[in-house]
Amino acid sequence: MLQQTTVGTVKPFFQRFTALWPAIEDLADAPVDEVMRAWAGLGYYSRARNLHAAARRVAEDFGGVFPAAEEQLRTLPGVGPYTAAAIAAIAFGRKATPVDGNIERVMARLHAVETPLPKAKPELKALAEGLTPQKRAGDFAQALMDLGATVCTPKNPACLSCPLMAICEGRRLGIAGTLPRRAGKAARPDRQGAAFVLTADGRVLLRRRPPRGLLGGMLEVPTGPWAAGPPQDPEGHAPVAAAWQRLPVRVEHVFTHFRLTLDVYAAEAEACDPGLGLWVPWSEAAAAGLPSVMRKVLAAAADGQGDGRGRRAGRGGGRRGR
DNA sequence: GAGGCGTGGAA
DNA sequence: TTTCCAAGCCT
Repeated sequence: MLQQTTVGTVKPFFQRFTALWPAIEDLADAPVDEVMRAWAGLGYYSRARNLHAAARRVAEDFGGVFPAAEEQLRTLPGVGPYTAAAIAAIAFGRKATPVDGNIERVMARLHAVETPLPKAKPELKALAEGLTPQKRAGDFAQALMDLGATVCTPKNPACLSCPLMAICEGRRLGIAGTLPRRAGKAARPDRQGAAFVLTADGRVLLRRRPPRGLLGGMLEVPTGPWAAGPPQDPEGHAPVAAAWQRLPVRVEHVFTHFRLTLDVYAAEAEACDPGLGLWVPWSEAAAAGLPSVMRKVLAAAADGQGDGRGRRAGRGGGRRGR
């Protein structure tokens, strides 16, 4: 869960997960759709599928006993170099050196490494390995990560509070705050599309997305293609022909590699045709487990229905947690 | 090796 | 508002 995700964001998800599935066998026995539902809103959904698959592998191939060696941990789906080392060191007290973004930053500054990431990764890892003590490697790693998260921060590092100030090459050279250097990132393009909120008998039509790719395996409100420029023939991509009404709201959402703007169309069907997908009562849509972008669509539809009355003002449209 | 893959908080 | 980026992994 913590892969590319902050502790504050993860915390409630972690607590729900461990309450639902306290033991590895519980998670292994759970239907994958329920795991995806509990993950909804956390992002990077392949992690959920991988976590579930990893639980099954531990239950079946390792007799329910979690492996402790990095090499074996690496064979679990979703477990890469960082996670394998973190589990070995933190959970099992092995000598291992997990290197996350924090530790990369601390190492780059401490040793004034000016090589840009990701090329500098091997060097930064070697530097961290050289500092790893024989005992309590897990505590050492967590100490470095906490130092990076609270003192040696990406911007405006608090060097005056840093226990390593006296030996930090980056600080001595006056470049600590500019490290690590990074290769330039591609700009985030804009995409647009149309979402179709079809209701019938107090229910809303949802579909499950294909297991891989963007929002893989998650529920969605039906949408047309997401492409550059305004949607072409939006109603031609609607799940059914109907009296689609474009709502005076627009949903905006930022993904890892593009920015999305959705027009929202609404229509009322006469009956819940099961051939179209899942018909979920409005009151249960939140609990059904929707990615954030799809929750925004439903919130916008709920806002936009009310004849232009209601909260929302101007661009950006309705927004509401839940 | 480079790009796909969510979301939210902070500056 | 925009940018950065977080306990990365997979293809």
